[in-house]
Amino acid sequence: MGRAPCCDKKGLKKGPWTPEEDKLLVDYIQANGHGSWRLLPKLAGLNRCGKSCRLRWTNYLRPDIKRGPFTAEEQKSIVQLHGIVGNKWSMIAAQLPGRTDNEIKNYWNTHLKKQLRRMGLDDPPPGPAAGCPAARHMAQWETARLEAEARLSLLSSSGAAATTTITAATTTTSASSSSTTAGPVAAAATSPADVFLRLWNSSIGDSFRKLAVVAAGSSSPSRADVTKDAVKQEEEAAPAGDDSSAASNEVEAATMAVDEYQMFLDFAGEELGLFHGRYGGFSLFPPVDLLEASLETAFK
DNA sequence: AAAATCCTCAACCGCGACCAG
DNA sequence: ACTGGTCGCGGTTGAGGATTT
Repeated sequence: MGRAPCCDKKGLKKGPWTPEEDKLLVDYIQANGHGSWRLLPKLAGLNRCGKSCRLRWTNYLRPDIKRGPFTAEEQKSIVQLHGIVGNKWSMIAAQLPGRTDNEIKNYWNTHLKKQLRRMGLDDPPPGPAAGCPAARHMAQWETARLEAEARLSLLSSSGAAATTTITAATTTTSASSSSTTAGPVAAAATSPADVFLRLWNSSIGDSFRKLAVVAAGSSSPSRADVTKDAVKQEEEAAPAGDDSSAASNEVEAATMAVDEYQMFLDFAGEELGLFHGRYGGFSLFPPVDLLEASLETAFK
């Protein structure tokens, strides 16, 4: 009959929390931090198991929790992120400040799932690897956009003209898609490109890279891994405030970016069937030669 | 007005990951 | 390398409020 309980539940209270219990928990954590959840109930004078205390704190009592209904932007973000990472509620919650994984999970199961079903996306599967073409297509679009925008973010500090060219191209195309915003995350950042760089470096980006490895079906370093390393190198190659080598680094970074851009297009086109053909065929980005020409202009 | 049904969401459960010894 | 303890995550449940019959 399953595994033994996580803790000795003899005599421990279960079910809804009372205001008194909430106060005990909040007072204790605010004064001492939560420390060991296992020991916390005894120290705080609560007749609950540590797990229950942790859940109550993280899902309800934490001071930074945002209350109230989900905004349209939040809804859109959840749908988009779910398409990318699937039921990884904690990852999705990490991109929605003030929202808990439990809240998002509940909202998905009670609202968004139904909405998408009504829209003809019948019970959308987690992640882009399976399911109906429409949902998969949307998810692939988002993963592609994340990576592309991360690159543009890196370029933005070194080549404004090139960035503008590419951004214009991507936004023009995205006008035909419903997924054009980064949600509340974007509002908190200095520029949209920064948002995507942060996303790319977060668990979301990591999830995409893992997915890409699976899609490539190879034990050798995948293109996604190669580009990840290259992004790291780009970041290390251009430390903040280093003006003396900035110019050469900019050119080098831009050259690398063009190579990666080509790699990405190759990968997306060959491995995922994105952009051209498999799911209807459309072009997200300008041809690479056009990008190179833009970069040359920018650095002359 | 009462019963039945539906819906929401806080809370629980079990599993896997991680870490220290 | 192994083991036990702890934590975090995702799936599921069920109480209670809302809506319908």
